[in-house]
Amino acid sequence: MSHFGRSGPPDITDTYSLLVLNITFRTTADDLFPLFDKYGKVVDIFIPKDRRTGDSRGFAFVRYKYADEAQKAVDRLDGRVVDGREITVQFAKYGPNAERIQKGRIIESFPRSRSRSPHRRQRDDHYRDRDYRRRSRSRSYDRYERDRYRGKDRDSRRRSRSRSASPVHSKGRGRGRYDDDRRSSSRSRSVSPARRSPTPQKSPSLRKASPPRGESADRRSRDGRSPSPRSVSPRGQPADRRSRDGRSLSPRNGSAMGGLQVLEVFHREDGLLIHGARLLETWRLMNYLTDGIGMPRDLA
DNA sequence: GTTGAGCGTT
Repeated sequence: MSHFGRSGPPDITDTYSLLVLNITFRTTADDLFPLFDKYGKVVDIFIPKDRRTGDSRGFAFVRYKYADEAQKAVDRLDGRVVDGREITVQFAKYGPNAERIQKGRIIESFPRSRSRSPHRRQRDDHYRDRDYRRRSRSRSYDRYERDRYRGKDRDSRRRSRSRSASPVHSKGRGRGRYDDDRRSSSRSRSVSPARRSPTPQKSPSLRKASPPRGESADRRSRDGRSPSPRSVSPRGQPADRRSRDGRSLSPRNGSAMGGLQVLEVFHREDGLLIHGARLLETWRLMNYLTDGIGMPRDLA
């Protein structure tokens, strides 16, 4: 919403957009207008709001009709203290639809697909990010996180405040109500890297679910009917894990162990221990019923 | 009641 009663994005043609950063969360378009209007014809002022709470996100877009006036505003107002905060005024670089703009003018439609990975997400995903993941640690922290690798300066800045950005401490002060959103969305991304420790350890509970040692693996798998690892999970890491288990395995029972490994991966990657255990039992039951192998005492 | 890097509304 603009300051001028319009709704929705106003005519972005022939206007020059300034991005005004660091304004107070209480600063409104009405506060900004007199300041900026001093330097030219302000066509529109837009302060992005948090969609849920309606709070200001702490920055604004001021649209000028003429480029030279916009430039003058940048010169005069950049660094100026407004409401006790030193604001930053610069020409906007990206339009409402992610167009690349220069000096407030749109010059390009999809800049991000230009020099980045081809599957760079686009606007729909941007919206999803914003609504569900944003404003957790601090309002607009990690929106577009993965779309913003472009600038080194951005990276360093992000690092420097990563202490407060750590998802683990949702810390008492504020924004607790968004923790659920944050967790649910960040889990899918962050769990597997976190689990990927240099020395992966099986959880004891899963060990418990493993078949007894006395019964050799090759017997269990001799029919070759053991579940295909690849059909269950793409992430099997057969070789090293096999040796780490300390079990000597022939190529044939390797596939059987593959089944076991996949179950473990399930457990480790997704935390589905109970599922893994059940799958394991099912798998053993199947072997028992078809070949008479396996230990029924375990199933009783 | 808080917050603080950033680029966009119906």
